[in-house]
Amino acid sequence: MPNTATTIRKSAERAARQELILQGALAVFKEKGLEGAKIDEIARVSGFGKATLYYYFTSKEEIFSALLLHGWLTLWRELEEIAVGGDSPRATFISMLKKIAEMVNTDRPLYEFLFQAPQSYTREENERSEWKAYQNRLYKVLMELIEQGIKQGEFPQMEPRLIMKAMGGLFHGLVFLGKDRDTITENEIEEMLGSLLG
Amino acid sequence: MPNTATTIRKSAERAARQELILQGALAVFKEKGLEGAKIDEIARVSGFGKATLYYYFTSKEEIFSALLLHGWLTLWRELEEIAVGGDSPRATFISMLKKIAEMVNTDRPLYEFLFQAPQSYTREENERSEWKAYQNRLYKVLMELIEQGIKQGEFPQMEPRLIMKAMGGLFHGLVFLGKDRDTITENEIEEMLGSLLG
DNA sequence: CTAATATTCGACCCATAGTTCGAATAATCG
DNA sequence: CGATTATTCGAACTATGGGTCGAATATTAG
Repeated sequence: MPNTATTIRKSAERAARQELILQGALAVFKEKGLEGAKIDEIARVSGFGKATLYYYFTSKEEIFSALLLHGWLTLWRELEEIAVGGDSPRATFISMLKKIAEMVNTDRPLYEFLFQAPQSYTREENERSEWKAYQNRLYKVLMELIEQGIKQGEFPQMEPRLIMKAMGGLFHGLVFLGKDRDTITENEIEEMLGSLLG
Repeated sequence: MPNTATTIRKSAERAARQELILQGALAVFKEKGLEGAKIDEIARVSGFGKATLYYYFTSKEEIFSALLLHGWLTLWRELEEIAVGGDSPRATFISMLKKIAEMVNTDRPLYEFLFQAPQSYTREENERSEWKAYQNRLYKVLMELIEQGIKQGEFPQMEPRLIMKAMGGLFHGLVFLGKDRDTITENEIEEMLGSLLG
């Protein structure tokens, strides 16, 4: 019969070790890209034996997914508050993007991975993976804000999807483009978005 | 002693076969991504035996580079005319982006590959590859147009690099973002760019 | 302490995929 | 027509890297 307190501690330790592995994995993914990341190197960087990784995760794919899920979940929790805050569509929309930029600045490698990896990897397999749900949820919320904003005259009278593309691209460019990873200020984002929205 | 006319024809045939291979390679790269593209499949799709590919190219890497060089070269030749046209910085800038969008609409798979592949693959090796030079040249020209435009009051008085990021992102979003690959009209691009530039 | 369980890990396994070989066929030359 | 050269290609080679095994060690239970 297992001791209860011990069980809890063990489970916490297990989670902590998974964290360490994910941390190492992120470093390698960031450095070498997705396919370029070798399990052996992830093991080396995280400080575990290769087989130990398979004691905590069932596959490389799972490590990848766990990383994305962790990131999207964290991001979503922050954004959810803003989304239900009850401000006007436009104000909410801008607040959300500013919040994302703020998050990016706190952990650039993670979010760079989050926003770049999917497109270079999105094959059928992870089409249904868990993290994708959060990504879709975010997309949907932003899209709805645009649609409502248009109705209320806060956004230009254009095809919502076009606005979404424009804003998404603009935001992505401001935050991620360029070799120089200088942190972008919230003011700059607001200014740019504002001028595009008229 | 080889016959001259025959030599010329043979060389043309050789080039034509290389074209066929590149065409097949593009189809596979587009479908399966870069690392997901297998030499065997490229061979099958282009209609040659696997070893024949190695008769025309020395490696998978070279096929990849040849494809990018071909694309960037084609694009650059079209853009060069506009760049030296002598219009005002802002007009030239917008014309160039519109031209790129026009090119994209004529061969979407190629340009999607051109604009997406590098970031998911850019490792040290192809940092110095030939196609990269054309990409850099384009970047440089656009950047100079922005700087000149700012001086002449045609662009907002902001950090040039920031404008570049914003415009690049916006453009990329309009042209490439979204599952729906509906062709974007030149008008829509001009309208968006215009509103961002004030 | 001893048995049972949890954790760790390097060595191995093996499927995949890039690359090369050698032979067969086609085209060109003299 | 031979002889030489160009082209084609499947089979074989090989390196890589994801995943597994079995033994060793640490931890917990009783």
